[in-house]
Parts: sequence; C-alpha cells; structure tokens
Amino acid sequence: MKPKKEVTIYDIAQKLDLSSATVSRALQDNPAINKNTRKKIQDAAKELGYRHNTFASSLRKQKTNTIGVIVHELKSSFITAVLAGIEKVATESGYDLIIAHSSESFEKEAANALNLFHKRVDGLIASLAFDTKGLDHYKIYEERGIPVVFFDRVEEKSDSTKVIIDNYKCGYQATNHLIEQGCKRIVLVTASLKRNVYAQRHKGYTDALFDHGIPYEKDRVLIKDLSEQFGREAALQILKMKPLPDGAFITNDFTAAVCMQTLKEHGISIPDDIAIVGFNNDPISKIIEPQLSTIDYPGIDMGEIAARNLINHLKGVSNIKHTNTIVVSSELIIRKSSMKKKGLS
Amino acid sequence: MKPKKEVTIYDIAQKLDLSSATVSRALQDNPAINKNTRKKIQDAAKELGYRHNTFASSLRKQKTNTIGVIVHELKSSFITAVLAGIEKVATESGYDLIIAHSSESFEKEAANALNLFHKRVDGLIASLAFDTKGLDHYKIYEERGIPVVFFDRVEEKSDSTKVIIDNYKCGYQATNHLIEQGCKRIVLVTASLKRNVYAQRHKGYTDALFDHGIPYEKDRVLIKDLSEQFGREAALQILKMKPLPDGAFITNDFTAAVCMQTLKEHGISIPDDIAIVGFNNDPISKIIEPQLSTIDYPGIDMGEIAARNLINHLKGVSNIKHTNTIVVSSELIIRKSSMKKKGLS
DNA sequence: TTAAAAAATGCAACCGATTGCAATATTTTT
DNA sequence: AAAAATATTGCAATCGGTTGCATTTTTTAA
Repeated sequence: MKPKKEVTIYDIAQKLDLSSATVSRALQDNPAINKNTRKKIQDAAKELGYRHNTFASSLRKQKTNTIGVIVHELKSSFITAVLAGIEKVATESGYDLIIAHSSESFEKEAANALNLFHKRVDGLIASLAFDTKGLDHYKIYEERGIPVVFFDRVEEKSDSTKVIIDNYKCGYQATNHLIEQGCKRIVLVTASLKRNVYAQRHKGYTDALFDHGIPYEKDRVLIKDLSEQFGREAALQILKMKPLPDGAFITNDFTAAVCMQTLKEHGISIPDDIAIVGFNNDPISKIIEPQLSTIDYPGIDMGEIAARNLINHLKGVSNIKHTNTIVVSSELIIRKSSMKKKGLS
Repeated sequence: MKPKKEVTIYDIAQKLDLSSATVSRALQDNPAINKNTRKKIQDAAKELGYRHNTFASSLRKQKTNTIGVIVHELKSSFITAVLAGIEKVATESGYDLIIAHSSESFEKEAANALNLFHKRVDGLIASLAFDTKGLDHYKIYEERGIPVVFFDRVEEKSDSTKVIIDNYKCGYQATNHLIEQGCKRIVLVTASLKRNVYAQRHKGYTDALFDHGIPYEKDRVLIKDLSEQFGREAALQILKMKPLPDGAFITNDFTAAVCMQTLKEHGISIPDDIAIVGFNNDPISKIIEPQLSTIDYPGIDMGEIAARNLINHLKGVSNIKHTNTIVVSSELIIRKSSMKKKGLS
C-alpha cells in the first residue's frame, strides 16, 4: 500500500471553502468561531484523517507541550512509581513526556540535559546521578527561563524547587529502631556521601548513635554503589569484622537482600545474629526471608507533586520560584528482619 | 535573570556575512561548504549559544529522527533490559526515543499508538498488552508507510516484523525438566492464552506432558494476570488440589516468588514437595529461597535487534518487509527450586 | 430604516531550517 | 591567457499552523 498523503488545515479549508485561519481556530476550539462552523470543521478533519502537525505548531507557538524527565536509573521500583505519578498528571494536563536515564553517570546526565534542552522541553523533572556535582548542566535551563524541578536526589544548596523525603529522619528512625532492638554495633551500608540522600541518612545514623551514647566507628560504615555485587562484598566485610556487628542499616533493599542472602549462606541468623533494615520498600523486601524491615516512601506521590508543581508553573497558575522544598512523608516498616525482641509485633 | 533570546541560523549568517543556506549546510557538515567556512560557522554557533531548532527542521524534512516505543509495563527487569538495548542502538544512530507504556491495557496501548503517531515518530517498536486483540490500532502506521517492529508480545498471524523467543520450546523445556525430575502432576500458572507468549508456553507444556504419556488435566492450569495477588491465589489453589501437585511451571518469576513464599508458609517444601520453574530470570529468582529455576532470555539483545532492524530500514540499508520473524535464543537455568534429584547438579 | 455594537471570518506575516537550482569564485587544463 | 571544470555560496520557495489586525457579516439598538 502506498503511503497516504498528509492532510493539512489547508485541505480542510479548501473543502469547506473557508480560510486556514478559521480552520486552525476551530480545531483549537476557539470560541470566536461559530459553533456550527466549528463542528463542521472538526467533522471534516476526522473524515479526512487530519493529524495535527506538532512541529508547525511548536515552531510557531514556541512551546512544545512536552516535559523532560531525567532519572538516574530505570530498574528501580521507586523510580517506576515516580514515573507513573508524573505520567498521570502530565497526561491529565495534556503534556507529553520524554524520559531519559543517566545510569548513574554524571556525563550521561549532562548529555541528557543538553539533549532535552535541544528538544525544547517546556520544563524538566530530574533526579541526580550518584556522582553529579553541581548543577551547571542545568544552567542553560535557567538562562532560558525553563523551569526545573528536582526530586529525591537533589542538590541541597541550590534554591531550585525540590521534592524530597526527610532522609535524615529516615536514617535516624532506622538506626534508632535497631538500637531499640538491642543492637550496639550497627553497620551502615550506603552509597557516596556526596549525594544528599546518602549524606542525610548517614547523618541520621550518626546522630541516633550519639543520642544513645553509642560510639561511631568509622570502620562500620561501608560505602560503595549499592549494586548486587556490593551487597555480596558488604556481607563478606561484615563477616570479617570483630566483634561481629549485631545490626545493619542498608540504604537499598536490593543490596540488602543480596547481603542478607550472603550472610545466611555463611551461617549468620537474621535477625538474631544481625538485625537488618533496608530502604525503599521494594517488592523484594517482602519476598526475602526473613522479610525485610525498610523505609517506605511514596514514589507515586512524589511524581505527582513534582509534575503538578511544574505544570502549574507552566500554566501560570502558580510560580515555582516561590516553592523551594516540598517534603513528602515516609515511614519505617518493621518486619521480621529486625525484630530481635519477639514479644513486640 | 531574564530569558536569553534564541539564536537562529540567520543570526549566525548575519554575523559572518553569509547566507542562511550556507550556515545550514555548514552545521550539517555538508562537504559542499568550504572547510574553513564550516569551521568558522560552527565556532560562531557555539559562541552565540545556538541550538538547533528541531521543529523547523522536522517540519521541513518531514522526519523527526525519533522512534516511538510502546511497552506493556515498565516494572519488569526484562522490559528495562529491552529498553536499554533499544536506547543503545538508537543513541548510536542519532535517534531519539519516546517511551510509552500501556500498563497492560488495550485502550492505553491504542491511545499511545495514536499519540506517537501524532508525534510523527519515524518508526515504532512495540510489545502488546495482555488483552490486545488485533492490530487495527497500528493500521495508521501501515497506511502512512511508517515501519513498526514488534517484540516479545506479538500477533503471530500478522506479517509484520517480530523479534521473539521460542516460547513453545521454553514451555516444553521447562515442563520436560520437571518431568525428568520425577514430577507427574504439574501445574501451569500463566496468563491469558490469547496472548501469543502464554499460548505457546502452554502448548509446550501440553506437548511435553503428552510426549511422556502424562495426561493433561485442565484443572491444573491456572490462568490470570501474573500479579503479586495472583501468586498468592495460585498457591492457595494448588494447596487445595488433591492429590497435591508435585511440580509447577509459573510463567513469571515474580509471581513464582510470591507463590513459593505462600506455599512455604503453608508448610510445603520446595522442591521436595513441589518443584518449581519460573520464567524471565528476574533478579528476584536468585534471591528467593530456594533459588528459582527459570528461563533466561536476552532482553538487551532483543532490544538491540529490534532497534537495529528498524533503523536500518529507516536509513534504507535494508527493507524490513523482507524480514518477518527473528527468533532470539533462550535457555533453561536450573537452580535449587526444581532439583528433586540431588545427585545432578 | 439606519447606525452602532457584536460576532464571525479572512489576510498575511510570522516561526527557523532545508534544498534544488542558479550564480559566482577558484582551479585546472590546454 | 582563455576555456573548461570544479568548488563555493546564495536565492527563494517550502514545510503547516498560529495570531494580530482588518474586514465582513449578523444582530441589536435607536
């Protein structure tokens, strides 16, 4: 079958003996056009198989109706939840999405930022990579007045809009919970402290220790990348520690799961020998045995909030510059992996 | 800071006292333009902060350099692997991606197809939702001569290009393996047989049974949606079966994991009471205890192949219409969950 | 019936890059 | 040194929709 010819507003105009301007307005439901004419035009458009030409429109309007999203990773239930939230709000408001991911690489993130800039997104929602330092690669957006909203992984110093959870509180709660369970030698397994989320969780961890008069031992803090590999490595390192730790706060459920598995393989009993708390409330946390205590935080809500704020700004309903930081609530979910005191449930 | 004004090729032309045509060609590295001039123009572009206007370009060229991708779900390690493969090839070839997902809904899939069509993607890569029936919603693509490549979830009858695995063989292998382990009453837990992948796996299952003279029992086939919820339900149904099954082929690792967990909670020992084989080689399959036997198939490769074929067609290197079906290899990975005969490893 | 107000439609100039063809400049050949 | 060939550059139309302003049509008021 040979390709059909594209139908333009001029074709519609010609067929109905009207001007292209009238057709254009009718298709946008402009009330200046007579109701009947409008209907006639819309019907004709459907009949002829007209499709709106986004480029011509974007070119003229200098708007794309598209929001760019940069995430640090796709393989994460948290991120997919955020994306679902963003998509929901964006779709409702008639915005399209272009999703890019940096695979935790600063370079890729910068390249994505530039690419989406060239694609002329109307706004951007982003979560930073592990090693992203500074926000210079988003400066072009600021210069052109394109709004950017960050979520989860953010640069705390900056005054751009951010949607986050209270990572300090989470870190404190998790550690505190382990202490309440009787743990005295608590390991922290986490990623680069240069990234706000890990730095905050670390601070919560140290403060909780301090408040209970437990000394902070530098050797009990393991820092790397939260990969599967690292989960195994962390377990092996824990096994080598003397005396053996009796608790671990691992800031990622998947890593925690692999770590637990390795510990179990070496005869460690969880939670009796070592109590464990993860982070994210990933589905895996309910599959692993014993089920993993973890921090739950609402990805969907964060996505919705980020998108809603951005879109309201774009529509002129509110100004994003007046909103600096939005903190979404999170909570500690206690499961078997950290329950040393059997009486409590 | 007030927004900068956009720089166009006219600005560059004016500054260098050249025509916009020359500038346009220089920026495309057209060899017709003198090397020095080209350099001068490219430098000036950088200096002025010029950014290519995709819309003007797409409008004129009638190409978008964008590939649309429709997947049935984002929360799947298989899908994210495919996306990674597609992205790799697309990026290498200078194509952009727009990713849409249908959440297993036919309506959403159709809406996405239409939306990407309006966005005028140059080509499409798609995987069908559970209940998608027919390919009418892709007809618009065919009419306009826009190439479409399907992967994994496809419509077998159609003669469009497809990248798949041999689901029949996988189903046969998995079932055969369970039989070899001594299983006689094997349950199949799967999704709607209307979808090719599940129909084929089912056929492999029945044929394997038949080849070993094991009667096919309709009641041993549980069909639903492969959700977490269904994993639990399936386990409860299995527990009610008399006599108790001694093997289960569950066509999704996550569902299998939840099912295993529930079975274990009810005192069933795996693999001794019931041997289990999953599907996908999801990371969870190595976390669950006992580790889950499963079918591994290369998402990345499938993504790369699909993208490569599509792009070659777009570039005129090859014609997609000459390629009907590409079958990618897959294999059974045997782990503890199905090893009844301890001697074998 | 005519003037004034309101509603509906049209004119034409954008938006910015691309490209076939013509024109000019530079090299090479004889 | 002139003619021929080749290399560079420019002209101007085009892609399709949008929108300020002008014009025409219809309705309402006087």
